[in-house]
Amino acid sequence: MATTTAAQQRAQAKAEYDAFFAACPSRQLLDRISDKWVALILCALGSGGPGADGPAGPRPMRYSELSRALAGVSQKMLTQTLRSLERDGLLTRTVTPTVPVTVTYELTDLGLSLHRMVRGVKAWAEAHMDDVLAHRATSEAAGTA
Amino acid sequence: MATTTAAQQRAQAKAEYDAFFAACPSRQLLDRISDKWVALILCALGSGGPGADGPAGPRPMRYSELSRALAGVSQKMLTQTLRSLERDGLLTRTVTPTVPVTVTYELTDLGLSLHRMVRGVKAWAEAHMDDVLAHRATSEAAGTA
DNA sequence: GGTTCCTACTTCCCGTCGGGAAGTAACCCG
DNA sequence: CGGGTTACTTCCCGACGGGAAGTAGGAACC
Repeated sequence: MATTTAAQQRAQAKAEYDAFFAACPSRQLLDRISDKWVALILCALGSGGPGADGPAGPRPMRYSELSRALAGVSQKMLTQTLRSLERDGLLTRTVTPTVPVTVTYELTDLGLSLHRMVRGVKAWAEAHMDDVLAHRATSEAAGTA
Repeated sequence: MATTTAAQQRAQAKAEYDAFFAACPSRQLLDRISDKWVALILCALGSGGPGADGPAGPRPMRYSELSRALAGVSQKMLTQTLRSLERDGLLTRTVTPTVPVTVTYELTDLGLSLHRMVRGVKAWAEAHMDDVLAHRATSEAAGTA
């Protein structure tokens, strides 16, 4: 019998995804999810909008609601980012033909699993803001000499 | 005695950093660390280069070593990203005046703490690559109709 | 029946950012 | 004095993102 089946080869290939290689698809994926707006969208959808990071669970949000939550995002970027996240299966887009059409976005299980990672990064940024600001101040002072 | 000391006020202010606000400094910090090259540099320095994600500990790396590890990075971007990470106190830059000058970069404790977060995101990208590719394939097939 | 309003985009223009490649500084070797 | 090494820096240009205005399609008001 062959020592490597197709399934085994696939499993091995899967284990070999390495974002350090430029040509690896996981590099492109990392590039896509390493994005300010992606992080904020995931955080918003994954924790029930801004101001409720902790216990509030994930919930679907409307386009306009996301637009408000992610202060400063352009409509173009929001639409574009949401579409690419939908394409990658991280969230679902649902159009409800109400009076003015309503579009809701909701994280999939896959998106939810990434949300857990990204939330950590956002929390880190907020938690260590002071450390970073302090270091910038000292290094600027040192450079001023 | 006053019910709020200066330390308490600072702790409260710290708790109020919220990357959902456009003007919050943590938004800029999130933007900076939500970057492909930042993630890869942190992963490289935090886990002893590519191909050794797990047990291999953090270690200092030279500029040329990083350049090789992060396949596809331009020298300009590498220098620029390293400088901004240094400025933010995430890593240290050490110039050794050897024959050809040697520059080594090493994560600080702050950088190491972020590395733990970012490593999770990189690992997620590599682990869920198949799911994403599969979803892209099906959504493309659906859109072809 | 015309105007206004609503949501969720799409399009256009333009400034900024990133990639590629070539040039630079300092220093040793032959 | 030319060649080679490391670690950048500079220049050019194409691609990306922000801002603002335009679009569709129906309801509601006058």
